[in-house]
Amino acid sequence: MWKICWGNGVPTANFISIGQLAKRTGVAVSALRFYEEKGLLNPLRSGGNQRRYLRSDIRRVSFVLIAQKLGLGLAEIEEHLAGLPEGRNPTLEDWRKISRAMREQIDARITLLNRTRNQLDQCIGCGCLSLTKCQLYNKDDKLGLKGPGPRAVLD
Amino acid sequence: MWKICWGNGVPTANFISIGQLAKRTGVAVSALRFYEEKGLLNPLRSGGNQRRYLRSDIRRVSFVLIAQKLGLGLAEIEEHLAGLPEGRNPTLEDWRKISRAMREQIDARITLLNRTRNQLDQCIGCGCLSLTKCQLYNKDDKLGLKGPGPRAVLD
DNA sequence: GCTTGACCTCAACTTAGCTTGAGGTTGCAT
DNA sequence: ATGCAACCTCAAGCTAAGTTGAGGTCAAGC
Repeated sequence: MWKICWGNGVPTANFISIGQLAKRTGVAVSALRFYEEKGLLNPLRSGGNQRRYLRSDIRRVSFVLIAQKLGLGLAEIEEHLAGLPEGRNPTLEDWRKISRAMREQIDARITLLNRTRNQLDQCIGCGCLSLTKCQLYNKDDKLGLKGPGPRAVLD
Repeated sequence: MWKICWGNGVPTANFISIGQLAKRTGVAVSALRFYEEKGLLNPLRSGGNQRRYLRSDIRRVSFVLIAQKLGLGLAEIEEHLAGLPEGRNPTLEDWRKISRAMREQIDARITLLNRTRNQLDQCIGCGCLSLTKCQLYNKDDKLGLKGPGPRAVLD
């Protein structure tokens, strides 16, 4: 049986339990376990099989929340997080890099939203709210139909 | 057994079948039945229990598609549509009214998205991506927790 | 009158993002 | 050494927005 205190003397205080992570992020314990299942978190385990998180995981979870707020799905978020180093705390530059990539996605989303709204204005204004004429229904603007299940919001 | 041709002589041609509505809107037949279940459509029935839609339901479905694209859920969309008259074709003014109301929701959404993105920029820039300091986590900005189930995107 | 495609209902399944509950274990304080 | 909260796993359930399939009916052309 081993405890979470490695040879190089990393103090136990650097690790936090799932309950503490939950308190600091406002995310439910069950959700944190769910995120792990989805590959968003990779905590270590204590001798008794309890999850032990790095302090930087608080930031990681924060990032997940922000990204969700911006409309990204967990799978997309995981792709972004994959750019971060495993095990060690990410540097500021690491974070900047992935947030730059994300910014582009967000900008595209905002642009699309703006455009759609403007078209709505036009269509309602001119009374053409019908499929045959309305610009809103150009094929390249349609929602992607990738198999069953719910469609992505704001695709 | 009666057919859909009322005493006042409304021509049958004014009504369309579910298959035709599906073709004109690009929405699957199963989805149209689902929308009905959710109260978004209220078709009449033929003598043989088949759905008969008003021509204006094409526009109604178009509106649903646009609103979805703008990030609204079916329940929200239904609330908007509740402002339309039952049975008769809505006028242009009817449509303008509800789309104005919707525009406000959309604008709010875009504003929130923009603000969140800008805060992300700041937070990443200054390295403060942590719950205690970061503006992104002011309480009034948090996702609402209304019971179980998935949280609304961009709430 | 018969066939065929479009339609009907109802139940079960899908994905995303979780929560809830049952039944059992850990870890820390006294 | 004991008690209790916090932890563990695994299974089932929830909502949204639909799809898929089984088993049966309707309507229209030949």
